[in-house]
Amino acid sequence: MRTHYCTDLDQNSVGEEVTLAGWVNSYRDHGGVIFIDLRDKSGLIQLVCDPADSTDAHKTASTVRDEFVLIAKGKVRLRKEGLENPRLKTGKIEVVVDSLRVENRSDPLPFTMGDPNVGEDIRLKYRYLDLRREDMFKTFELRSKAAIAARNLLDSLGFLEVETPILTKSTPEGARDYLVPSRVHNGEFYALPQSPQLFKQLLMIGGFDRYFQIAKCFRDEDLRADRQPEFTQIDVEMSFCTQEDVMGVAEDLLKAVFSACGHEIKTPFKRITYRESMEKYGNDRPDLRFSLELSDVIDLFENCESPIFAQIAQYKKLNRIKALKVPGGDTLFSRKTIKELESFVSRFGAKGLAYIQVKEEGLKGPILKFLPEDAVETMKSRLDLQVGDIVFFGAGERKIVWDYMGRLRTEVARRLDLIDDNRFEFVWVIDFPMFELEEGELHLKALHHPFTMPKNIDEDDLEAIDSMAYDVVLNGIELGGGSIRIHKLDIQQKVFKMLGISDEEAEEKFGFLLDALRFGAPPHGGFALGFDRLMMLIDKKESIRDVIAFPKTQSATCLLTRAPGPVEEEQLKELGIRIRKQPKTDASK
RNA sequence: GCGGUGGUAGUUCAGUUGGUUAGAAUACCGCCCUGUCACGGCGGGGGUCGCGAGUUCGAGUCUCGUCCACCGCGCCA
Repeated sequence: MRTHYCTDLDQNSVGEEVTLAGWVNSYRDHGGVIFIDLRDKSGLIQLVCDPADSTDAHKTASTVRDEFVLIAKGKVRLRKEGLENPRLKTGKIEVVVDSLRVENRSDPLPFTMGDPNVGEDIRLKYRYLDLRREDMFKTFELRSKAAIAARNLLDSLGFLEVETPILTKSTPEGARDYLVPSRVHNGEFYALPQSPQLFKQLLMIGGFDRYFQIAKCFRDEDLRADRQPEFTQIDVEMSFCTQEDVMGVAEDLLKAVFSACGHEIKTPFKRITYRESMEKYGNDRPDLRFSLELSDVIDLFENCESPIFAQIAQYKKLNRIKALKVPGGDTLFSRKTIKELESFVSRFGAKGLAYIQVKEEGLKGPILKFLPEDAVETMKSRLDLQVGDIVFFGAGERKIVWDYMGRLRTEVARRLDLIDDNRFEFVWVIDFPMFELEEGELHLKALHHPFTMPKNIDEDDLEAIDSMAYDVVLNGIELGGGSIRIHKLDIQQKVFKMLGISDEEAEEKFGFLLDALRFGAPPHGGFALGFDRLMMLIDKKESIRDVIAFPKTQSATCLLTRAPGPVEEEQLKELGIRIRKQPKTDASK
């Protein structure tokens, strides 16, 4: 239909007879001559419809409105001096139309395309219009390039792309499953995969040696700016490999993807153990674009005269007293700001937020009077306190302290504008504990997943058992992770037992895996990267929805298709399903 | 499930202490205009103030409930 895309044309095309196809970006009708900015995926060019050149084309042009679909034939002409538009890539030329066809009309638009203030809900309802924007096209062009780069890199390393089932059995990633009722087996359900975890392990047992997939995954949990119920991950698994081998492949992969998106990144990435990350940054996904490390000061409170702090300092294993020094913070933070920070951490379980200001005349703060002189001196040197600094303290149960002090660290950095948005700071978090003690002692939970290889399974202290698991973190966001898997039956059985999974339950849920481990399973391991999050970070978008063509709202609906929706009674009958509660009325929709 | 923010014309917004017929820009319709590029000029149409109760002589404005969207918590890699 077309001979060129709009921005294929330039001064060298002058005199050429061309056919262009696209949408009316805008039109300017002067009564005589009519100008139309024609848009296709490449960009804009100005069409000129002059009655002197073609009365028919001019007549047609006068009926044109925004977003009409046009096919225009004409000759490329250099614009006269003074008539160029430097804001257009094709601003030095224009196309004199001799034949114009309105291929399709358009109703007036429900919103102004390109207006950055238009609400996201209306853009999602008419997503196909939103996608016509240049910025959107660029985003998905980038996403496509990244996916292709990933495929090419993995292909070059001998990985085989294999598809795994969408209708499957629940794999226990810990999240809620999306269920699909079975018609053939009334009362039974498929689950959509939370990840292809067990299938990729079976592919290794199947001897494929190296597998990858750009896989859709499903988790029925509440949404966030960086979380959708269905998302895409680059899923990789390999056999006869060490943890180092796997991490090396992940780094090569990220390097290739970033390179395809125009960013050169350095490998290998930094590494930090899980425990060090928790102690220094308060979480297992540290943002290393800024420092502001947390310091341990629990020992300084041992002889503290405040009963609360002293008591906390008694139990060093489960309690923490952490200090966050903000250089220059005393001069930068007003009393109001400090109040706001206190209220900020209280949302995450902090009972208060003690602080010490470093003034010219010495330290100032209510907790000082409880501390022995030598403890204060030690603190000064340990934290290297300078005049103008402020130090915040978090004290209590370690999980809570880590959490709110880690969040405080990020919040402080945000407020002080310490975060360089143009940096990509990768870090591997390694040596995850195998188990997490839940609510007291009895209930062990797998921190990664129950197929992760423990390092020291015979250790008596269950909390001291490490796993061969690793997460890759970018700018404080978990991009992905992986592990070396258990390939020996006895270890897998032991881990299930430790997690409180009975033989019967293990057999029912993972019998096929246990079976497979009996038949010469090779050592293997792998990783998965959240592809949407990755693209969000590379493309510097605020929300994962911006890099997904048809995303869901926070309440997991699709404003475009209005999914989920009711189904015919007949469909339910076939599935053997009866709805107990009436669905809520949709009068508001 | 919880906390916060928002919802007024197709869209983006304004709307004072509760007080006359709810405004602007843009889009839309009509007329005019041969060098604009966010073209311009004149005129016009367009509102269940998210929805439902309540308080009041009177509600866009106050109260309660509810729905939708977004941000976060819980949940979830």
